[in-house]
Amino acid sequence: MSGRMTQKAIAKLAGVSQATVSLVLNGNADDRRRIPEQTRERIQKVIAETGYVADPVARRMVNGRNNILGVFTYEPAFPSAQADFFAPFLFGIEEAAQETGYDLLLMTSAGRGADGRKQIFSETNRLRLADGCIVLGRQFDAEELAKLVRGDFPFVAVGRRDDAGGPVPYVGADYATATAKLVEKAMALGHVKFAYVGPNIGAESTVDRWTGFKRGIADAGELVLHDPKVEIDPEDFLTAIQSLGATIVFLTELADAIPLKRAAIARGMSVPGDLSIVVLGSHIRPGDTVTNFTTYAVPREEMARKATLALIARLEGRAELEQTLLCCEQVAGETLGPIKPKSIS
Amino acid sequence: MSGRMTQKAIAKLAGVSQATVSLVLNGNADDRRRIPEQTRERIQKVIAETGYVADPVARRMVNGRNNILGVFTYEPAFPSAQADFFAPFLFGIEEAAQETGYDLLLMTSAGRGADGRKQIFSETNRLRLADGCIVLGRQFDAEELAKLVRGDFPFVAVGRRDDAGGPVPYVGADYATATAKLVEKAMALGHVKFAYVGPNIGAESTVDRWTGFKRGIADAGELVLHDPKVEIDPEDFLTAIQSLGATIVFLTELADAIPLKRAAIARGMSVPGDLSIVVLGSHIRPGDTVTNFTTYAVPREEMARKATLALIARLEGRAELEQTLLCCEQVAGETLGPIKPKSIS
DNA sequence: GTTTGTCGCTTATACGTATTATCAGCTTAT
DNA sequence: ATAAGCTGATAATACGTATAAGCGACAAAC
Repeated sequence: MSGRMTQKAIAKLAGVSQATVSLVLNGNADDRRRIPEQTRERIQKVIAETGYVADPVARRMVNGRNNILGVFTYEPAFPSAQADFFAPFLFGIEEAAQETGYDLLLMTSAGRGADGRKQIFSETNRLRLADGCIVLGRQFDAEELAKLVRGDFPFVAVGRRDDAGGPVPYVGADYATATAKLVEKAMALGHVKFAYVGPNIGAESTVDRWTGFKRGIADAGELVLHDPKVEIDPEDFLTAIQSLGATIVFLTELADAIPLKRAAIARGMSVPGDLSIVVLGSHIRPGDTVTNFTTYAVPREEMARKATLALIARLEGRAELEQTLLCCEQVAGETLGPIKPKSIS
Repeated sequence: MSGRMTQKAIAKLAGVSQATVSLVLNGNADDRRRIPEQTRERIQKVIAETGYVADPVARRMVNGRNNILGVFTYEPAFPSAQADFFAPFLFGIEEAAQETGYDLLLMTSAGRGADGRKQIFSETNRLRLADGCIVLGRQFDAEELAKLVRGDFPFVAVGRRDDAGGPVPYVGADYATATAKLVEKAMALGHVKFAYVGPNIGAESTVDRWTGFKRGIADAGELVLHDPKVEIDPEDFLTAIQSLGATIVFLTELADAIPLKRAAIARGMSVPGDLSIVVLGSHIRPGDTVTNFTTYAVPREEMARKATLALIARLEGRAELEQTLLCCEQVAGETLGPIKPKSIS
């Protein structure tokens, strides 16, 4: 029992060759039929007694597969600040992996580049232990993504990604449509003058929100103020939109919406009576805030689940590169209301 | 560029042998000095151009190490019901792994035994891909644990575990002391007649709570009612303790404490005026409930962190088998108060 | 009595890397 | 002149498994 059990050791104990042990364990029906009951039982008995389990590493060397999915996150996945963002993704991945019999390799250690960011391609990269990988993160490295696209290592991104020298396989959320729908809802309630808080360039999800917003207001709406910052000064901002006559604010960050609403109420305004506030699917856990903001729910768990299944389908040759956008469910909330006739005056 | 890059391919491109490529990459100072600058540069150039990265599988075959820690949970780690239980552990593990340059292999798929439970030792077990493993779960399989102890695969349990044919390495929480402290606090406030809800056999943490409780009341307290069930009927239970004169209830489950308190208040009792309620470190996220129950905080993240570091120390030969208990911080809460003199009459 | 076939295995090889041993060609010491 | 040493590599091997190819013994077919 000293040292690790190998097929060779089993073979010696059972008085056969290593190959025979392997055949008993993995041979196809034909092979197995050629080994008589007696021998097979003798070998099985030794295996049971020693508790031998095939070394997955050696196995992987031979057949090139081992039912492991790599999970790479561009930001550390767990530290509490990020946890609420990543957790639903991980849940979805885990669920899909469990159903399909895959294990997960979390690349927590990944090497860092000159800029201090985690990077997929580094010297100590253990990604290739996995059969394929799922890539997550707010901000991807364009060059690395291009390298992945060029290479032959199967992967799927969670979240829509622009082409990177070729189409990127992904399962994302349809921010654009969800945002456009909110705009339409607002316009149906009489809103015309919109304010928008949040960047309109950068990550794809950011751009998609903006795109949907622009599409929504194209016909009859008007963007009177756009602040591309995050962490706005609520007081200054309120003053600005009041003077510009905006009746509704769209924000990409919940973190901006909360103080904004507080400041508005402090000024004696009612929400949504005097000002409607809409959050664009920021990552909110139900019950996190006192206010139920009008927004849409990004189906993060489902995205990750579908992405994982898509990757597996590809690994098993059952599907080609896939690009999917999932619908975001509208959350009515209590911060979007009809425009007040008098506030127009 | 077709197929995977190997050292052999690099060697061909650079006009050298595979061994030379390997030497350039990993050779010690002596070896490397024997390869002239020119050749080394030529090889490095090819490596850079092709983006070659050594196959961690093959590497592992040779040197038997690959900086991966297995994580095995006896219950599925993510499905929402379990998520709040496991998440802090995973956070702690991830944090420690990241600091030390290890990746994590989540054994989500692990085979199931005849009883449907996940099991470490199964045919498809990929644990050995890792250098060692961390074992988590409410209820361990005694036989598997014994097998682990017997075997030569390094592991650490999160949570105290009884001997299993030998000492089990663990980092756990000191439930006994924390519980005893709560009892002392209660007795200092005049409580004498205690009720206890929750099992006193089974998992180690359960036993430890009970042990601490018994130790606490040994001197001057009296256990007037013990209900080993979970999911008690609050009405029946309240009636029972009122007739028996208990002034305080210890519960192992938050899920039992909430309806109990509600029922008590519905009967016109005040908590903790007429009845004190103490929860024994159930897994509670601050803010999960309206009531701040008196309890103690199980340092789950820290347990997992320490367990991970202990495992790594063992892997790297820097430490021996370790058994550590961490203190639980007392949470004052608002459901433990002094006994009412009149309620004694 | 030679061929053909089947049974029950074993031998050999491949996977990609790390590492040790070896080797040819040349230089220096004796 | 010959041994010894150095330089710059290469060949060989091991890791544990899967699998194709092979092989001796015996039986059945022609």
